[in-house]
Amino acid sequence: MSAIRVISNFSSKNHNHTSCINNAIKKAEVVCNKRGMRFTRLRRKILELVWSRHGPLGAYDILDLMRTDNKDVKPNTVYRSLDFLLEAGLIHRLDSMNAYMGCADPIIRHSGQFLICRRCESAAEIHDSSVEHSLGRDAEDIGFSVEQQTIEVLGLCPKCS
Amino acid sequence: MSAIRVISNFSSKNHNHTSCINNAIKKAEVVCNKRGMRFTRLRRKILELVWSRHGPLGAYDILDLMRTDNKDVKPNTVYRSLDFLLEAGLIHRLDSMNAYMGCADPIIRHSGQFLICRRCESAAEIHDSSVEHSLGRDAEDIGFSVEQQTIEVLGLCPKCS
DNA sequence: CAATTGACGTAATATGATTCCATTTTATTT
DNA sequence: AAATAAAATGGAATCATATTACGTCAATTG
Repeated sequence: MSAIRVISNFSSKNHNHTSCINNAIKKAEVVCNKRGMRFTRLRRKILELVWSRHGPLGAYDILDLMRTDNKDVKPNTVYRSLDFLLEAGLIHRLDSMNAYMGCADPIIRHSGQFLICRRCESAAEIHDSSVEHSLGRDAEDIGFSVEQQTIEVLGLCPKCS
Repeated sequence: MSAIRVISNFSSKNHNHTSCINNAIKKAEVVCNKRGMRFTRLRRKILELVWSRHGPLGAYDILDLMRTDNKDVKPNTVYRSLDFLLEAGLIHRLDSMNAYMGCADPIIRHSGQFLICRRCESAAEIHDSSVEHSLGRDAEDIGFSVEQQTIEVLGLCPKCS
């Protein structure tokens, strides 16, 4: 009776990452269209870079990736797009790592719950409603009204442990 | 059947904060003695400053408090003591705020679970074992081995909501 | 097509944290 | 008590992360 839903798992051997990125981009287009948000070339590019790994990526990592082809890019350019993508629910921020990660299920807005491997730095996103509910109940007991939850579990992924 | 334990609540009207700090210092002495750790004057001072609020305090806030009486203090001085206090389990770090908060129950080492008020920036520490267990079970399902949990809930405290 | 709004470019700066090396303090050994 | 070793602290510089202010250009609206 585990209430867990795995939103994006640690990637397996036969994982096709190109289709994985394409999938994310396609969903992003849908989400932005539906909400009248502009999914510009820059934002698309940065979302692609966030999705280049199955784990959190720092803003300055993205900046470096942007700079490959002799074009200089400034931090705020990256942060602006990250902010947009966060607001659109297309990526999550992992506070414990100062890093960002694509969301595989951006249709319904949600705070992410993450299992993060400290060795290979990949991460899985899950949603366990019982965690959310327990914390909600605890908050209620105390008279606290919840707005956002940060749930990040650090450890070792199946491959690394 | 809520498994919640409130470690430090949002402070009430008739809260005696001086005794609250003294209490924390006394516990710190006990903990350090028991483990053969050195609770120096600097570390004590910084723990007192962390306890000056019932909520998270940034490292540079502490730095500013240290500087009051025409004595210059450098960041690494503060960070070193914070690292010591973290390792001793005397304080917690709130990743979502880049801030530090005293732990009212340092005898047993634990990751904290926090309710943080975004308005008055106070925080309560709780421990809901069902949250810990649910996440543990989820991790097990996936084959992930847990080392540390970051649980931080943002919202409004009873007074502010 | 003029006006307005949103997106992006550029530079500077703020905020949080660490590294390296020298000096001082505390504990241990003789 | 003096010599030695280990731990803690001081000082300067630097790294890492993030934001602000301002100008320009492109897209949308009236």
